[in-house]
Amino acid sequence: MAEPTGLRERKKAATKAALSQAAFRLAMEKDGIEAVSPDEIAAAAGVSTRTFHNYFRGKEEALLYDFSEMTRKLLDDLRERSRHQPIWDALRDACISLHLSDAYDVQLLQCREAIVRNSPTLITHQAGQFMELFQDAVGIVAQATGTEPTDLYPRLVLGSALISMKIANEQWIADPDAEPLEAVIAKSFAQFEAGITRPITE
Amino acid sequence: MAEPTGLRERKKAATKAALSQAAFRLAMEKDGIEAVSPDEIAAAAGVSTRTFHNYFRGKEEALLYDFSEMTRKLLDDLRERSRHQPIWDALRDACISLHLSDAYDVQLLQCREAIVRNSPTLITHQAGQFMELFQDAVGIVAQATGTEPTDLYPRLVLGSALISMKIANEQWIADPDAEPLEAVIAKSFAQFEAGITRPITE
DNA sequence: ATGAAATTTTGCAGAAGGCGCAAGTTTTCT
DNA sequence: AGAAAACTTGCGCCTTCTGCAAAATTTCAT
Repeated sequence: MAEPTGLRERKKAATKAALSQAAFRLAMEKDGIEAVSPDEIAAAAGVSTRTFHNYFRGKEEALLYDFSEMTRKLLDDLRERSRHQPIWDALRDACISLHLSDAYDVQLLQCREAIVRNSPTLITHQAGQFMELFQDAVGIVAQATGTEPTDLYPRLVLGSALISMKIANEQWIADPDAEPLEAVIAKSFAQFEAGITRPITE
Repeated sequence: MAEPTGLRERKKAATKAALSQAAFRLAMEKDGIEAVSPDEIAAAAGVSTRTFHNYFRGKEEALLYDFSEMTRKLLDDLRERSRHQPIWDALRDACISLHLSDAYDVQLLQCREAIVRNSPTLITHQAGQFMELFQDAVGIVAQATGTEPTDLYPRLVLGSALISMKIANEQWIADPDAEPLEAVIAKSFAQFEAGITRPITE
């Protein structure tokens, strides 16, 4: 967990974060990512346009960078948990352990959600990142259930878990005061355990 | 269901279909959509490049046009079924009623699947189309379950169904001779009914 | 059938995004 | 300190896509 990485790596990470944050801030100010250009983002982060394109393939990717960081953490955590926990619990607990509600300011998350919801291209890109996450995780789930990644079961399990996570997060962000995030995630996962055809009663 | 539409509309539909098919054929020949340009597609379909862009925002959309047609049919069917059937059954039966395995040649579907799988941008676009489908369908599911589109339950139900459909289709396409498509879909949906945490035994 | 109205197609010009390259700059390592 | 490695930048180029206005096609009323 220590990061005694060299100066170079820290600078790169800082630049990438600065670009991502600049993208977000500008999208917020201009009320939508469409109105923001790579040039602006680069300028706001204090680097050249060319450098922006060295880090991200486009403004969408820049704005969604934090998401891809989260999936990286999720995968690491899941890999570890899958060796000690039943896979379904591992999936749920890995989602919970992201502690989204602690790691980010609530208003920021709501803002981010609004920006993404309002942009078809952002929705699409984010969906694509979910597919990537699916591909990266299906091997873990298959291994944990003693099946192949090409089998039906592990993919249904993983699909359920990812949907569950996405919807629970959205739900909590929409109304953060109703329940703690962990409770929404737990409830969402519980719905899948009980069978989806009947709603579980509180 | 009759289509006494005027000549104009039929021509437009024909052009759109021709473009989509040209995109597919070229992607097949060149082994990937990346190697295909809008110019080529337009030329192959016998229209100008500009016209191509009147119909589709890009080659990805052109290639995935049949998918969007399918979702349109699915939505129509679902709307109808949701008035007479429990929503979960309606979702399952609407998927089955697409009769994907009859409507398209198996080898074609396998080819298509391979093309999409090999292209990150196609995967992303397809995922985006699923999100669109989700948005379009969530109202129907909410209404059918007496809930709001912002509630947890209808979105979990719909998410389950769409994941189920996608994975079942993939599974059948990967090995069409093992079982009929309808059986795979049914099994997939049944897994959700039984609760996802334990695999159902054949 | 005919001419006017509506719609579609097309070419052109140009904006915007993104990439390869090579030179310049910064960090690393000895 | 100085050479090697890695990063940044500017430049030119290519591809994709859009706005616009003219030309072609279809529709519709007479």
